[in-house]
Amino acid sequence: MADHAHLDGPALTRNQQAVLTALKGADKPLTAYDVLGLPAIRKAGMKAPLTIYRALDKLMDRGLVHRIESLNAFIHCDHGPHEHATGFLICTDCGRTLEVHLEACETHLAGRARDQGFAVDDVRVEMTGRCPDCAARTAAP
Amino acid sequence: MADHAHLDGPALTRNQQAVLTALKGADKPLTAYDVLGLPAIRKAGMKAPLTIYRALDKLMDRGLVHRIESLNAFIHCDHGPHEHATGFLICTDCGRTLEVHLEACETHLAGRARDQGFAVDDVRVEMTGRCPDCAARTAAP
DNA sequence: TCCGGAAATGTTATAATGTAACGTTCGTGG
DNA sequence: CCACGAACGTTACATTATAACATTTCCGGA
Repeated sequence: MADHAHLDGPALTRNQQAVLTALKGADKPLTAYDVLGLPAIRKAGMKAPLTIYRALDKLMDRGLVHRIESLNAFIHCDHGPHEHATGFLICTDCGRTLEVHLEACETHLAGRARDQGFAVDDVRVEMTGRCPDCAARTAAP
Repeated sequence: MADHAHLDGPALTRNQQAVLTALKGADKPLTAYDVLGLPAIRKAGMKAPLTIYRALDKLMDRGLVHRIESLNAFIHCDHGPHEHATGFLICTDCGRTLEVHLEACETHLAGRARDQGFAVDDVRVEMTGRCPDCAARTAAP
């Protein structure tokens, strides 16, 4: 039994594994075409956009990858499967993106929705700004 | 002096006014190409995507229009200019989208960001689910 | 009034992102 | 073995967004 702590479906396919590895190796979210352009991906024999999108869809189904809507990009999720909503902190300088958990806030957000009679399925939060490194760099030139 | 309560820049141009009116008249968010396809827009002489995007950009600068990232679509903002973050409730059945204000929650969200050393510029929240009408329809068939 | 510059617009082409359709391959259980 | 479903390959195409550059409009000051 290998290192697939939170995988409960069948094993990842070769394409899925290749895409997941690519996202793990990146220091910021990658678009599908970014992934497609990676040497490791071409070596794995993947050469059409659809191949990438299919792998990404499966990985998202399992919660191993998240989509950042405002970037049209994808990021590896290094947390386990989460019940509560997650948010993303996107640095507009360097592009690096952090995932944050929103246990308490989700209750508040969903509460606001229910006030309107809305049955919420999914909550997405994306925040832009500057990461610690970039904030420091611009603050002290 | 006309009905431009919360406009503090120059008056809207003809194109901007046409696009804003189109979004006001829609019952759900419209993509740029949805707008481009509207008879009223063609009558106004707008016929290229760029024309629409330019008007949308200006309207967003003024806070009169919001972009819904997960739909690649745009919605009229009928609230005044807001300091606090806003969220959107997107019905996956009918597509109608409501705007909600997030005064209290923004503090919490931004707090989470600051915990990570992040300087937040903007907070975007999008929630999918079913609106009151569609929830009722599916609950009681 | 008239000029000059900034902002907005028009026009064409193209980039970037995402899917449809259809046939083939692969793995697995009967 | 073979039948079935999931994944994959391939081509073409749809949708969303922007680049580049010429032209027009608007408005303030000489």
